[in-house]
Amino acid sequence: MIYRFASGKVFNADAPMSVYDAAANAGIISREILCARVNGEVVDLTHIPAGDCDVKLLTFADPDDDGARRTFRHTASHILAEAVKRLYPDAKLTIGPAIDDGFYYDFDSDVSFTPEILSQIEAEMKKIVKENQKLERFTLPRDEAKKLMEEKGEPYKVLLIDRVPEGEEISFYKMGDFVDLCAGPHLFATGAVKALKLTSCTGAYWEGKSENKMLQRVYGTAFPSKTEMNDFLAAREEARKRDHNKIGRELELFTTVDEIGQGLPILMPKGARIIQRLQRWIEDEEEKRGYLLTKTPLMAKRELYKISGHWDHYLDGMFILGDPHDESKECFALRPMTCPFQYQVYLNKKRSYRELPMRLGETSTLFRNEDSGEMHGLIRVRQFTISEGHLVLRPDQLEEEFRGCLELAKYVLETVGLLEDCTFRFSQWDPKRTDKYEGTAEQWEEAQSVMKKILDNLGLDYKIGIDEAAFYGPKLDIQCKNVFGKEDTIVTIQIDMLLAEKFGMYYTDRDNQQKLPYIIHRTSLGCYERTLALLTEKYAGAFPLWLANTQAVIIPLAEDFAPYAAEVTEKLKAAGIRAKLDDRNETLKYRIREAQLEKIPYMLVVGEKEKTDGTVAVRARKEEDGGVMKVEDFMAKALMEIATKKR
RNA sequence: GCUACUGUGGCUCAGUUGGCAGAGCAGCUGAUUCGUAAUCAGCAGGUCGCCGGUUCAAGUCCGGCCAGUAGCUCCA
Repeated sequence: MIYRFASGKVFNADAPMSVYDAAANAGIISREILCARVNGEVVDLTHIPAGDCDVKLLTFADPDDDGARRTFRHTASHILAEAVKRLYPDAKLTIGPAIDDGFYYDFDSDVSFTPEILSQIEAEMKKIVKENQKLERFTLPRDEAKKLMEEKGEPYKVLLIDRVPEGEEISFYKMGDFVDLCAGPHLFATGAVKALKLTSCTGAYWEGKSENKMLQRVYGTAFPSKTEMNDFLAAREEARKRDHNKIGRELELFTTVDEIGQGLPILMPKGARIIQRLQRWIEDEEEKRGYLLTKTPLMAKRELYKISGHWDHYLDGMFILGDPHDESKECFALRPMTCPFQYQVYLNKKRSYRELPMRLGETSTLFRNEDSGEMHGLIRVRQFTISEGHLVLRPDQLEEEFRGCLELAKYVLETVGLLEDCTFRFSQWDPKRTDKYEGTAEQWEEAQSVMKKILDNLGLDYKIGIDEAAFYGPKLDIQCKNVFGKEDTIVTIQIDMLLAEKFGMYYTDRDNQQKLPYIIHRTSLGCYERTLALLTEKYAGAFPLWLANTQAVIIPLAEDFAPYAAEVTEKLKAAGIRAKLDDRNETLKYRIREAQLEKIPYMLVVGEKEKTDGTVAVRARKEEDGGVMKVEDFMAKALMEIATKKR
């Protein structure tokens, strides 16, 4: 039997043996190897392959393969489960997978796991590590498996077994006295988990369905060494210091007021200006690309949303003005989307194929009545403004226009610096949930296959998201993570083959036939509040020069130099640089410190020498000592940075 | 909406078993005129998120509401 190792080594065994034994015989085993990928599947080192196989030995540190990291943390989740069962035998086990940077386990327990209890559980886990329990895999026929879990009083595990088809074998892992239903794979023994920490306990629904019971989810992380874990925890702390919800308030970009309400942030002068700069830039950029700017109403009568389908699919998400169920009276709703409003521009008169593509853009404020637990700083709010747009197209224009939308989105994300943090998601419908989606299966298949073709032709690296589509069509979502690692959509480009018909948006084609166009719904820089939030986190509040509110502060060393400082300030302002004079009666150190904390890009100190030479002593917020420069030279440098939107 | 936690001057936080609300920073006033992240002194600032309850007495205990945080569910 042949074991072909990824390293190139080939081991020929007389009889089948475990991956571990084969690797040991081949002389390539080491302590770092935690599990293996056999013919692509991650398995225990004790796994005995059925026949000739390709074997990749996996280590925790492997940069290209997280198989070992996940296995390691999955074992940690079993250690957690064993610890919980030791301390709280009545807690019911459910599931406990590894996640990107750790693991969790969901329990059904009457005792709520407070921070103190978590540290007791953590201490128990460390004992289990010290005991170095072996993890032993065994399988049972389905019925016996079910019986075992019933005996152990684990109703959730019984439910899980019920889903396995009749006649299949079910695997378990035993460590000490603890047995858990589990597909594996796992480590050899618990001793390898040298560093672990429980990070939080929250609620989570059984099976992820909000109609089900809420369980207690314990999150943790684990590493092969304390050093690695401490580095990870420190890096995470560091990232959280950039939380826009904290520094955005400190820097006075925004605030919230109880009386105004949840999800309704106040943009303060500094935040409002940055958003205005982004909006002006986007509107100009879109105009260059043939977009027509519109301004449409922020609310409409119920009848409009009935046509669009929002009334049926989105009623809970809308702010309604009036009684939605009293048909005898007028009822309005604040708009949750721009689509049906912007379509009216197209519908204004009869359209010819010659007018297509028609690209409509709008800096559009929307209102969505999110559930109270959904809000987060500026990332998820109830009123927000997006760089909205709809493109009405002939079918033959779809691919090119889609590409144009994507190019625009990539260009603006690249310019602000977020593209490198983005991933692409092809959001599709779920054929099983027809209640959520409009249109027929044929229409969806067509829209999705067209989109797939376009994305593949563009060579875009994307993931597929099932049941992530809009109710009227599939989307390409550009996703960006916040400092907590939570992903949100920053830009979306959607293909809609349904709404044009609902609104009767025909055009007269070359052959004088009335035809239905395709519509692309898209944003170029998404929601401005969200974008500001992500930029704040990206730059820790130190925005690129072209976005910064104050671009340079001029600090005279003492009163005598204030007139010269004022003169420099006026020169910079005249050149279009946002300069501010700080001639307060404070020490230089103090004013420098304040400017640093305000993240002002340039601090220009002027004293006797500078006054005599017509120069400024430049301090950049990052490099600190920028040397002494002629005022004109500094202006030229700054203006160049602004013009090129340097990051 | 659900689970858990949190709410004390603008900000960061003290406040023991219920017993007269405290500090630092910021602010104001004065002095200091300074070479790259906090000069010194004085002053002022709080119905302890809101409403109700227990108590001789509530920042502290109990209930409801509001808001915030993380996660779940939902979503740009």
